[in-house]
Amino acid sequence: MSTTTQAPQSPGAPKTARGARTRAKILVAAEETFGSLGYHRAGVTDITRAAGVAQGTFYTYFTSKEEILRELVMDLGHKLRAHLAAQVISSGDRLEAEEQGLRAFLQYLADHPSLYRVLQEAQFVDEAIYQEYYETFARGYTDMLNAAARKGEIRAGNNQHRAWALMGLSHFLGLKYALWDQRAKQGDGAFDPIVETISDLFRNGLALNGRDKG
Amino acid sequence: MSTTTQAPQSPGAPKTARGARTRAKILVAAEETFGSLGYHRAGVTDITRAAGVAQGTFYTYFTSKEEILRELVMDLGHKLRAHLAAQVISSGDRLEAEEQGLRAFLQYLADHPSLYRVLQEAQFVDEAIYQEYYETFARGYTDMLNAAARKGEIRAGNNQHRAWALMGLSHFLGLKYALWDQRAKQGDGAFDPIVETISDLFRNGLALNGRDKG
DNA sequence: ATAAAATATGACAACTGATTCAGGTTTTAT
DNA sequence: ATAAAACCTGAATCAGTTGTCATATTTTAT
Repeated sequence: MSTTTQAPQSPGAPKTARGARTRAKILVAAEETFGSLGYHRAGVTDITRAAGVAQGTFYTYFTSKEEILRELVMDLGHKLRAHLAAQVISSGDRLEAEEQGLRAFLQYLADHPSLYRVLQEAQFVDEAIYQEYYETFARGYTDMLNAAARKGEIRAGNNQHRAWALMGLSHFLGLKYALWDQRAKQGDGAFDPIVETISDLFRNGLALNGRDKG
Repeated sequence: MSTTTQAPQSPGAPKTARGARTRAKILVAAEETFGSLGYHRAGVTDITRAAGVAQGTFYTYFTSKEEILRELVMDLGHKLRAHLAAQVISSGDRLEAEEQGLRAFLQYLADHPSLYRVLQEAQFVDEAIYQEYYETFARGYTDMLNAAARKGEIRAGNNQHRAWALMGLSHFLGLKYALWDQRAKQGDGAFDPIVETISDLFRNGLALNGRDKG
């Protein structure tokens, strides 16, 4: 849960070690508080209480409740991206990368449930940042699929459509199996059956063509 | 935009034609208001103003702002389900049904953008009803896939996982292409390229196997 | 050591928005 | 036609929030 943000241009960036520490504490507290109570139910009071500072301190580093949400969204986005990238480098081809990526995403969500809530709720507080989050993600995803298509690892096709479809697929599987169905969270291979199902979809489709069956 | 709800057990069900009319007006106004402003930004005042009644009238038929959201979610769910079912009956097999279903979903979302917003926002107001909405949907979906598997129309596999994956896929494609990218909304075949991409995924997978390429 | 700068405090002003209520109006039933 | 029931009204209440500010404390620089 370390918070890795550098360049806050807000009211005043902290100019002291203490200030930086306090700002970070507030950011972490906000993530936890938004995560458990939700953006609207969470008051600035709740955040500062969780951070162990006075209400007024909040406004030394953030101009508003909305601003801290924006910063959190970007922060969490970076962390997730970094995590996925790290988990996927070992993949041989795109199909393997998709499998490892899905597994890594599900695991990350199970470990950081706040990510989901903060991000999804941001949608209704500041739609632009939500759109940007996913458009950015989709752009990178599309590029990777295009590269894979060029290499002959996947079929030709509209990779932008595919990118959105794949993001949605991961999103809902995460919602259901990483967040709602509690069990999982434990064993390392908890999400394997899901990954296998999707892997089969990617490798063989859904149709029962002339080929072998699952 | 007709509102087809029958059994309100709320404070008092309307006992007069006038009452029923007023209640319906409020429900429609709430859908529009939540849809355009969002649940939190929309005040009861906004709803009653849109409905052309006094604030107090709201509480003659609904106990709270939250309750009307719940009713809207169920209402919209029923309507969407009915629409999809109607658009899919003509399908020969499951694969065709998936294609027509996706197309119908995208079209419905483009025509009724409030559905999306109300439903998604409900998640943070009353998570239970959101879960129930999707769990119900997933149950029906899974059953259909199981039936299709028995008939040999699709490969064997975990159809619950598939159901969630497919819901997510539709959801995100809808978000991106039916709601964010405005153009579309016009022509009847506006979503055909998307459906084709997904159809190819279902029929051939993503991998470039020995088979022909897209 | 000490003045200046940075941080922290927490009470409070200013406001928002949901819900209530006492009383007026319309509809229904006789 | 008229009393009772249903419905409607909107000002007032009430709970809760965000963001401000004058003051106190801590840190930094000399």
